[in-house]
Amino acid sequence: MASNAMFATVASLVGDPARAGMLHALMDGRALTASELAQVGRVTPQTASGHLTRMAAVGLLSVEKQGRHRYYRLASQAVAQMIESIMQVASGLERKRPLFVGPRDVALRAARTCYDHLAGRLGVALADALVAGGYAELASDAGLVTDAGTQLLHRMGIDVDALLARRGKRAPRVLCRPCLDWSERRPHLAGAVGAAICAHSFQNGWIRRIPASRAVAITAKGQRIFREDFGMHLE
Amino acid sequence: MASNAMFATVASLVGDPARAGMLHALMDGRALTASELAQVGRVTPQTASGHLTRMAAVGLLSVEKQGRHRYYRLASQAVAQMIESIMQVASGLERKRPLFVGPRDVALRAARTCYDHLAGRLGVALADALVAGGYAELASDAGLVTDAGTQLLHRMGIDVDALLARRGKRAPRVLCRPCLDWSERRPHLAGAVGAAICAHSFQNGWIRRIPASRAVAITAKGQRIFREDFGMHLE
DNA sequence: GCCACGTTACGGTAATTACCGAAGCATCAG
DNA sequence: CTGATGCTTCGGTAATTACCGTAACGTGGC
Repeated sequence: MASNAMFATVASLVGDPARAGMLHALMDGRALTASELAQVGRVTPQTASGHLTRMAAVGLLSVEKQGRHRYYRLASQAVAQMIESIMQVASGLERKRPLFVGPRDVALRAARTCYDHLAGRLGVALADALVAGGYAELASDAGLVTDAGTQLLHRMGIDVDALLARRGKRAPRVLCRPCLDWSERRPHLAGAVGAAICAHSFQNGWIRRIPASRAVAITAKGQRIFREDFGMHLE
Repeated sequence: MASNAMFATVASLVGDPARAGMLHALMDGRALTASELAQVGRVTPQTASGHLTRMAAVGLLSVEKQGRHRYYRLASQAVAQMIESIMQVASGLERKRPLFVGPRDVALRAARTCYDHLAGRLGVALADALVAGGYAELASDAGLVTDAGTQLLHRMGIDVDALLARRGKRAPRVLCRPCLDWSERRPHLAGAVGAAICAHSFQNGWIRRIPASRAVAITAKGQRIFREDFGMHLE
């Protein structure tokens, strides 16, 4: 394996606390400026710039110049999935701390985005409701959307057939990916279907971002739709 | 997120070249002794001991004393999946090297284990054959085994219902996980079903391990079964 | 043109940490 | 018991690297 060197390089890049913080912040799928990332990484802009340059150089991040700002984002879904799997391991090993829950965490645990799909109690509740309603089946390995689920999504305005066609996939039954929620420790919906639902929820004003955070807020309209149409139980 | 510290800790542990090599070697799912791991990590036993102790302390590895040997193995499937996802990113970023293929690589690329399932050309061919025969469906997100596939596996001696019951899962249709092969860059079969097929293949002498390697060899019996029963094309 | 701002490049410093040699424990063979 | 093997602990050394201060560069606003 010639890839051993690159393997270690990638992991060691992720392994620095400042960079880890930046990557963590980018997990909501948005692009952030170098200054913003410096802040979340708790380092000065100079230091952050070096980190960002290195990560972009190896291809973990992609850059987009816009005026005098530079927007950095995760380079690919694969990177997001990698970070997610590391978080998975890390949170699994963290059984000891009193696990202090700060006020910022409260909003995050309630509802947030995970790269391109919904997570937190909202994400888990959505997955639970779809499973309970016979719209989806989820195992630890994989998941799928049933015919009833396809119809439900279609009624909501999400055309899964078009979705799959656009992705060039040929999946007779609509497959989706389960993703273990680090705060709820239960699976939520990821993959193409999860991303579509999340995007649709933003577009239709069911949810909106809470500024300067990965957390999202559920609008009144969203409350109603999630409850009545999806059959979700939101406390 | 209180887990940020542990996140960076885990990643930085994986990020050291010596430790990365060891983890890489453990990806076949077997347990190796400290000396063997020192060898693959290209460090002296003292150094390796330190690395192994640290990785075991945070829970990446589990240890098993046996006489005067100490067998280390990956602590969980989550760890294996994390390493896999990092390999995925690393190999994706490695588009530049002449990608030298050594003699050892040849065997690895032909057939190997990936923690608990089959990979390499063998793994990909198996996945292809199952898909082509209508026994399975695979997308990038997820996969599933069809009823025909369940019956096929049952004929081969793999009871997927019992398999799922043992794992405490309730998946009406048998779901499985696709796993992008780093050498073939196409998906092969992972998850519970993939692990079961792999274990069954060893037990029934269809394949056997090539000593001191993650590579596996296909026996004559295996050749026949893979070709005739699974409809695989092995060159 | 000028200044403000975001970002990057360059220097030196400080801290971390991987590494090995030597020595100490445990286990097994004789 | 004695010697050999596998592994770990302990020191000291060397290399890496994160960090920031200072300074320079580019862009946008005036």
